[in-house]
Amino acid sequence: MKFSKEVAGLVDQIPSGMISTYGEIARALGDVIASRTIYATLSQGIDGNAPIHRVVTARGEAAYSKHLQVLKEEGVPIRDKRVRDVSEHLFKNFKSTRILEKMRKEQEKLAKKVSLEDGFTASRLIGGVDVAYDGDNAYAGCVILDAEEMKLVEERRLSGMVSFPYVSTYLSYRELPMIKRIYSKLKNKPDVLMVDGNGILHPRRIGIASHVGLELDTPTIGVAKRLLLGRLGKVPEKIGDFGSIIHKGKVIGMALKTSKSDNYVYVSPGHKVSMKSALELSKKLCYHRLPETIRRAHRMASELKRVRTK
DNA sequence: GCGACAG
DNA sequence: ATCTTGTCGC
Repeated sequence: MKFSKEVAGLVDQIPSGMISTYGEIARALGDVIASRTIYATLSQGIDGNAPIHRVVTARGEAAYSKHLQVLKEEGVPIRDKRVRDVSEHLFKNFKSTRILEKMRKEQEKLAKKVSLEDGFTASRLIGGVDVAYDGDNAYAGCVILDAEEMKLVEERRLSGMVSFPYVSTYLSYRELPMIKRIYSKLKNKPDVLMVDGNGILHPRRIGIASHVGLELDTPTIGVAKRLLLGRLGKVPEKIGDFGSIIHKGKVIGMALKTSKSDNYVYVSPGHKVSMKSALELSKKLCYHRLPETIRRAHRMASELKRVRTK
């Protein structure tokens, strides 16, 4: 399954004289949230001769003025450098595998299996994973630390290709394959693994950290640098303070102040870890803005990318 | 202009 | 995430 092929297959269905929008293509795949990803995918170019000029924004704007000229020749009315009436010529009857809908259903099914109880006996070996990118090339870094002595126990790095793009709330479908591969290389499996991204702080309560935890059947914690959803309850004042992230009346994560700025770190349980433990372990490892595990994994991934890119 | 959604 | 020089602040 290559995402861009999936998109090309949809664009190919738009007949001459008709148009579609980034949002409509995303809807055809099963979630309008992917509209910006569709825009990015088409901008980067897709294999084949799909008529990408027939895909415009919801307001009728084309990526290139050249595209408007072609649309005009195909009989689509243009005015003020825009498609005059988007809905009038909008093609909607896509035949689609609805891949995002399938993924969402899978997430909903998996979310029921997430455990928010501590499922570890020791919490000495803490892991961190992160992935850097150069187009479809991925570079993963993984580090295992002894949290008692703050000593490095193991480091792994791995490069590979990814076939699925970044789509907000579907991040695990991009990164999980690489994370599984690098985890399998570890000689020292961590008591708890920290993942760059959210755990249950997710619309379906199954962010990448939860998905990874279920897939590897291991305790995980999600640590994100930006808030995906929800609102902050009490504002953290001092370093070490934290405030709840509330969504639909539930506490689904914690905003932890780890530096002088208001760039909180958003911590949430992934799988087999309680909210309390997720927060405590994250705090314990924060000598800088990010927990040391995530910080080092991030540096490893970036460094691997740097040497491989040159 | 509003709203804004991890990596 | 990535694109990216010098600049600001601790």
